[in-house]
Order: sequence, then structure tokens, then C-alpha cells
Amino acid sequence: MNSKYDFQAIEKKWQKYWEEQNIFHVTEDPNRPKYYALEMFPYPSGNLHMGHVRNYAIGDVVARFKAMNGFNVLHPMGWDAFGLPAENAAIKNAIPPARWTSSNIVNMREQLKTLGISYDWDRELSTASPEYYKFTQWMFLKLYQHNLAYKKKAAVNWCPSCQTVLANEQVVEGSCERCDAAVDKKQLEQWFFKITDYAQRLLDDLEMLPGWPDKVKIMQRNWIGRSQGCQFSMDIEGCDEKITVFTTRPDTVFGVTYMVLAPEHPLVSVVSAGKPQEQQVQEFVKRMQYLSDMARTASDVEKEGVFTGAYAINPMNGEHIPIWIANYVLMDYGTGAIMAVPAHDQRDFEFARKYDIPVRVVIKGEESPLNADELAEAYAGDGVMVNSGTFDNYSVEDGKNAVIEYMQENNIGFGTVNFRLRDWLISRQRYWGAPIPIIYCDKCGIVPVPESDLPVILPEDVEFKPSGESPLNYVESFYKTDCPVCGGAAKRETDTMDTFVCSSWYFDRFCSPQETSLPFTRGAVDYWMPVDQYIGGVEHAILHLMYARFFTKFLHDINMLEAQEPFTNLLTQGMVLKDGAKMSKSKGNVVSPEDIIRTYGADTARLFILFASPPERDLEWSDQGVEGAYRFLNRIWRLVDEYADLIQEVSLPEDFSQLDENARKMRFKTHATIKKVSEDINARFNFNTAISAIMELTNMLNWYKDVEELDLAVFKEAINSLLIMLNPFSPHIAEELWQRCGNENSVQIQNWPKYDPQALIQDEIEIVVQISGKVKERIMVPVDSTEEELREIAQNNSRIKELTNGKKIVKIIVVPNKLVNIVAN
RNA sequence: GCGGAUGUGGCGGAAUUGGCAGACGCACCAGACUUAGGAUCUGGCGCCGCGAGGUGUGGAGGUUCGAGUCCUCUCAUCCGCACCA
Repeated sequence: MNSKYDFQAIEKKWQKYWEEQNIFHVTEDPNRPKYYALEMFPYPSGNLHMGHVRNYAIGDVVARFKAMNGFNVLHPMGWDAFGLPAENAAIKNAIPPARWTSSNIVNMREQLKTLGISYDWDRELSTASPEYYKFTQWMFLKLYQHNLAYKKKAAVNWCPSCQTVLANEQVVEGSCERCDAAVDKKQLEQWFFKITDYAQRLLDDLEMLPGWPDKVKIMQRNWIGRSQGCQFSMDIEGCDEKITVFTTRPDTVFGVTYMVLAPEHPLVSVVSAGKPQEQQVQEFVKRMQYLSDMARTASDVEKEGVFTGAYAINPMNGEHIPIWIANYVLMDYGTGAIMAVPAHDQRDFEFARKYDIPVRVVIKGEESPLNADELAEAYAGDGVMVNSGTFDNYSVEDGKNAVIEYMQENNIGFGTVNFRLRDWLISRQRYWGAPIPIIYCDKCGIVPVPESDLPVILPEDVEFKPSGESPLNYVESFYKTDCPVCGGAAKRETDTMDTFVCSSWYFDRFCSPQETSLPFTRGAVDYWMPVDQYIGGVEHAILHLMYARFFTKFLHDINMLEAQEPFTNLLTQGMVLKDGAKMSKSKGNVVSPEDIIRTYGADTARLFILFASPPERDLEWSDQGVEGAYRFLNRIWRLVDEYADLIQEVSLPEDFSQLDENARKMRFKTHATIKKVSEDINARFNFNTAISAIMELTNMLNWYKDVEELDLAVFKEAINSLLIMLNPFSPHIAEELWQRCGNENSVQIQNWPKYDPQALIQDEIEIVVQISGKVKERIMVPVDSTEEELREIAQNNSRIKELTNGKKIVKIIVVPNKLVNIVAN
């Protein structure tokens, strides 16, 4: 008897079943190929949004599909639980961040469970738990031991009104997010990780990642920003110091007409001392100091600078050139000083024209002028060196090498490489993060917390000042401690770590989440890592993915794991849009996953979101599209439920060779669908077309069930295949119908079907006949007809005869099993 | 400015190797069932045209027997980076 598709009861039932049977729990199994499927873990904001649903639905298709194909699949989930929103909530609602966070986790875990994702919940972790951050701190200590964690002064964003440091994300158009005051820069002691030591490897090893989107690799390459050039020193007139510059254009060194120091450069005060310009220089430096990064480096800011009164000596030709300071030279790239070649660098050109500094052409391109007065802009193209003494007539490329060689021989400078990548500033003057395991002792200086004393526990019962300043500065029981070396009174570091540190190794932790003495066990991590498929938003293309790669390489180097790269394949999913815009509270276009699941069920939500667009592309939310997905599941329900009892009795034969025409058609469709769905999931990640193929199969079954001689074996085979293939997308309904068809085991543990090549053999096929490239007729022909036969058949077709009558046939192109094109005029 | 992506019916999208453009779904139209339909089923559905037919993948050229797909130029939208010497 027909029953109603009661998704609420069904979804609850099967979620309970999976949990009780613990069917997604995995352990290492050397006898089976492993597959590690991972979605970027969420920040526990308290509510699941559609972006999450999309992310996890995609991951679940991959995980379930791989499991059904015989892989031992690790598919874990956890919480990126430290971070700013918890502190803001604490200030606003007077709830301690720990409590706010854990209740959010409870809430989101419940929501996640209603989606029915195949997670091994036994491995759940939270980065804010002492069991986890103990090892985040351990990571810090290891980096410190290997001289990859260090402290130095750095300029940070400072809100003078709130009296606190701000993260870059909290600075909105140069102002404080909270109070709107103008943010300025302040020099503070900060902790850094020396990721720059890994710059070359992070760049080179992108080659090891063919499974990453080019877009992401290009972004990382640009971010690392390797540039090859040379570094050399210039003497200063009447001064013992030398100025070192980096350039990528040593071939233009004879065109240097001035040089520039960054305003923060330590030699600025030295070279300008006692000069008439000293006062002006100091004023300029001061002005630059107070400008935010934004005001200083935005592209529309005009170049400006002042002459220091000092001169440097070009070591190549002995010329004395003026030393300037200017806003467009940055202290933290290269050496903080440049040689300026206005003829061949656009920035220098603009600056020189503004301040009437001479311009000298030293590269002559085919079209470019020799006379500097004729330059409308800098010439950065190819050419040969001119006005360059013995180097004249060298090409740009050869000239670079020749000049570097000369500099090396004469101890002027040397060839070198510079990276744009900066060291990673990891300290945050905030409360809700992993405390940096460092102690300051008046006698012993900076002392790392001994490993055996980890974790440095973050006190949870704290009070927040309305200013937003970290409460750790006021918790005496936290910061007052003894020096581990001398035993004397000492003070703990009250800064905590950037949350990106926590997320740089969580995928390793998932391999052995209960381990207590090490962050992970070697056997487990080497069995599971690297992650085979990582899925998340493209917004993490640079930071998270770069940091995770850095950590993996470091852990590899200290012999903690085998992998050199954490993520073999990366899928960057598109955003979920509504009315063409990203869903957001301020736009009021948010669709709540909870509402959708309540109204239509998780299976419908998942199916729609996977069907509406391929995963990498943005997805336009459509309430009517959801209805469509829901209707489709209802159609499957009615179809299978009606015939469930009937097909229970049927056993599938080995041999399907004696079939009538309709049965053969049906079976062809079943196996063509198996082939297509398998390929679409496995090779292309095109879930939308996989689902459309399943819909076509369903449509065909609805036709076949009403034919006169229904072959129940063929019918049953199709239904079975349909349910198994539906499972990765909409697992609850698949389980329920599978059971109603009399199967005892979960559909999840079925083997993915293999298509039968016999079923795909056709004896007739439709080909197209074109006349001069336009389709004029379709003809059924025996499959694999030869070119000769096809030519014959096409030309004998009455309609084609008629249309070519009186025309001259120039040429006939035959593509077997596809088409015949008769070129006639 | 540099780098990347995208552009196909009323809408989301399909066309995987240069070979039937518009699969599948939504919306819409007509019909069936029905007390009723915002349920279900059947059929139709790019545009122009009564029709034969013509035409059509942002635009303009090109290569080819044949182009959504390849090449050149161009426009639009989105994303990333943005004085990196």
C-alpha cells in the first residue's frame, strides 16, 4: 500500500541508526586503500548557514561515494573555536567566551547532525579545548626550538580611543570597527613564525599539486612573490656607512640618478644629520610614521618625498647621486632602500618628473627613444644597454648577468633572490586564543615553557573591560609565575596565538584525536595523511592554505610525519547567492538551513544544493528549485514504494541476454546511468549532471513500469542501482526505500554498481545527415557501419536526394556513428 | 594598473575529444483526473514565421566540410593583488 514520504520520521530514524551502528567510525586498516575527505572546519558562530550546508554536502558525496567504492574513508568534523566573535559577544552579553563558544558548538552540532553527514563523530575536536591547544602550544615550542619563532618590534594597528591593538580585519577603511576612531600605527614587540625560510619550498612544491585549482596556485605564487635580482652597496659621501639596495634590474644601474630610503630606514637620521634639510626630513618621517598603512600605500596616493642633503656614490661609475626619502619605498621589502632609475621604472619616473630629477636612458628598445625628454613614461621593455660604459650593447637579459658578475668580482654586490612573503605575525593582544607558552624572567630573559608543563591553561572565568583589552593582563593567577630556569618570580606572556595557528595542523590531529602525549601518532598520521580531498571556500586560498602547507613541511622536517603537502586535491566551492548577492543579514536575503530542513528535509536541501550548480561555481538559491528537488524525491518515493513488495520476491539472474526491446532499452538506460554518474562524481565532481542523470533514469522507470510485459528483474536491477546512486546525495530516503525493498543491510555498505558493457551494446544508432554543415535528416543505421556504407545510406535517403538534386557534390565527410556531411553547391 | 574567472532560452544550468545547441530542473501554456487544486499525470515550450523555412551561445572578425568549444580583437560582470624596487 502506498505511504507518504514522511521525511521527518525517516531522517530521524536513519540518523539514529547510523549513530547506533557507528557505521562511519573508522580505524587504520592496512589492507584497504585509505581516503581522507575533509571539509574546512567551521567557526562555531552558533548557526549553520547555507555555505556550510553546501560545503558539507559536497564533502559527504565524496566521502560516501569513496566508501561505497571500497575505500577506508576518514571523514571527520571539528570546531575552529578560538577567535574574536566570542570576545565581542562576551563584552556585549557578559557571557564568558568559553561558555558562549561551547553552547554554540552544542547548537551547531545538533544542526549538523540533522544534515546526516557521514562523519566519524568519535574524532570531533575543538581547538579551544586544553587537550587540543596543549599541542598548538607544543607546535610553538618546536618552532621556537628550531629558531622559527622569534620576537621583534613591529608596527601594529592601534586604536587610540579603545586603547587596544586591532587585527587587520577590524580596521575598516582606516578606522576602528568599534568606535570609528582613526587607527594609527604603533611599534610593539610581536611574535613571528619564520615562514620566509620556507618561501622557496612553498613556491616550488606548488608543482607537486596538480589537484589544486590553478587560480589558487597563482594566488599563492603571487603572494610568495619571488623576484630574482641583486643586492649591492653604495658608499655615502662624507660618511662611513654604506647603503644596501636590492634591484631586479642591475642592467639599468648606469641609469641611476637618485636613490631613496624608506622613511623608517635607520640611516635616514645618519645621512641627514647636520644637513640644511635635516628639519624637513624629520618632519616628513614623523608624518609618515603616523599614517596608517592604508593612507600610505593605497594606489591613488601621490608619490612624495624630500631630499636628505646627502649623496651616495654609484659604485659602477663613481657618480654622486642625491639620497631622498619617499613614501613609496617600504622598509619591510628588500633592504628598505632602492636605486632609482626613472627612465626604466614608472614609479621612479613619476617621482623624478615631480621633483625635477634628471632622467637618463640606459636601455634602448627598438621603438623607444634615446633622449629622456621624449619619454612620456618609463620604458620597461626589452632592448640593449646604452650609456653604460663597457656594458653597452648587452641585451637586458645578458646585461643583468654581466653586471652581477662584475659586482661579484669587485665585491660590490651579489646576485640574490627576494620574496614578497613576510614572516607570519602570530601574536594577538587578545584573550580568546591559545596562550603563547613563554615566560619572561628578569634574570633569564625569554624562557619557553617546558613541554612537560603544557598546556598553559587559559583561565575561563574572566571579566571583560568595556575597552576590549585582553583580560589576561589583569588575571594575576595567570601571568604571575615562576621562572622554569632559575625559579625566580617571572611573568607569563599574555598574548595569545592567531587562530590560523590552530587550524594549521587540525587535519593531523584528526588522525589520532585522543592521543595525549603527542599532537598525533606517527602510525595514524602516516596512514591517513595527506588529505585526499579538501573542500572549502576560496577565501582561504592564501592564508590558511599557505600556513597549513608551512606547518606540514616543518613537521616533516622535524620527522613528525611523512607527508610534504597536506592536501592532495583541493576543491574551492562557490558562494551561495540569493538574488545575485551573497546571503547576509544586512541585505536581508538569508535563507536559514533550519527552516529548509524543517519544511522539506535534509535530503531535499542537499539534493537541491548539489543539483543547482557545479561545486566550484556560485549557486543561486531558488525556493522553487527546492520545491523541484522535493518533488523529485517524492516521485522516487512513490515509484519505489509502490513496487517494493513486488520486487522483493524477484532474484536477479546472472544473464540478461534474452530481453524484449523495452527491457533492453530500460537496461541500457540503467547501465548508461551507472556509467555517467560514476564518472561525473569521480572524475569531474559534476554532481549536478550526476543528479540529472539519476532523474532521467527515474523518468524512464516511470515509463517502463507501465509497459505491457514488465521484466521484473530488469526493473529491480534499475531500482537497486537508482537507490545506491541516490545514496551519496540523499542518504536518508535511499536507506528507507532500500529497506522497504526487502534489503537487510544499510545501502551505505553496498558496493557501488558497475556498469555492464554488454548492456551498452546497441545494434542501431541514429546518425545525422548534414548538407553543407546543416542538419537535414536523421537516420537509424547499424552500429559501426563503415564510412562507405554510411555514405551510401545517406546519399540514398530520399530527402537528401531531393535536397541535393541538381547540386554538385563537392565532398562528403563521414564520422562513423555520428554524422555524414555532404558538401554541395 | 596587473592577474584570474565568467558570459548559452523567461530562470538555474547541460553540451566531457571541434560533430544534432538548450540534457535535467524551475517557470509558463494546454489537456486529463477531481467537489476543489498551490497535489498528481500527459503533452508543449529559444527566437522570427500560419507554413516551408530562417535564425540563434555578450559583440566583431578568422581558421574549418563543420565552432558554444580553436585563434585575433573587443565589450560587460565578478573575484584576487595592488607603489614589492
